[in-house]
Amino acid sequence: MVKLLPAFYEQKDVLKVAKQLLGKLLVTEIDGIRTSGRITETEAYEGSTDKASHAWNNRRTARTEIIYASGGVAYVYLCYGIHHLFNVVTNAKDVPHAVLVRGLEPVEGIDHMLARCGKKRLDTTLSAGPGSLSKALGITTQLTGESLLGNKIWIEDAPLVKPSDIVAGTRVGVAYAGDHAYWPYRFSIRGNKWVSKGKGLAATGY
DNA sequence: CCGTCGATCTCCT
DNA sequence: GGAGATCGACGGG
Repeated sequence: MVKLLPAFYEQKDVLKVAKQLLGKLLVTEIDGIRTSGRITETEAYEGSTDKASHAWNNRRTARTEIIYASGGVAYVYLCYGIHHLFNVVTNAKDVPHAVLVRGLEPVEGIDHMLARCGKKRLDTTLSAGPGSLSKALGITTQLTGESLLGNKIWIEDAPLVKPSDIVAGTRVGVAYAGDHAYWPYRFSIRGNKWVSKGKGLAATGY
């Protein structure tokens, strides 16, 4: 019921925010339709010092400019020309940190979510995976730059997931980032079936 | 169950 | 021109 506030999003430690977002309720209200789900999986992107981040080396483009905003806005971008991926912008203005939401357990408006995805049965393909959950919640690039304190998309508070129930791993699909691809910046709720099937890189002995 | 492939936008070379 | 923070369809085992 209570929306997360700027103080939450403006925290300096993006890893902490990524872990604290687990269990929270991501809500959209698009064209009068409210849909929501519990966040089950996140990935932290640590801005200018993270080769996997779109803002690596302080790179700025029209698309990524919004990552440099103060925490508490949406960064939605088109991946592979098809999928809309939703990120939470964090930290202070000009510190381009963000958290990618990769998995969601459906809570409200499940019939509407199924309709948006052209599905008849509820299963994990509805919202386990960053592209899938965006489609289910009606999130598109039109929402990029949208405040998370507004009335289109926001996140509601919920109890923290216990550290012992959080699984850390490597991020998915970022092999191009070299050694940074091995950073344990992916977090999920232990044993939750609404976590994406994507596999990070195997840990190495380095 | 698994591997392959196409979709087709943004950014980089 | 090529690759990417992905997904679903399709074919083979």
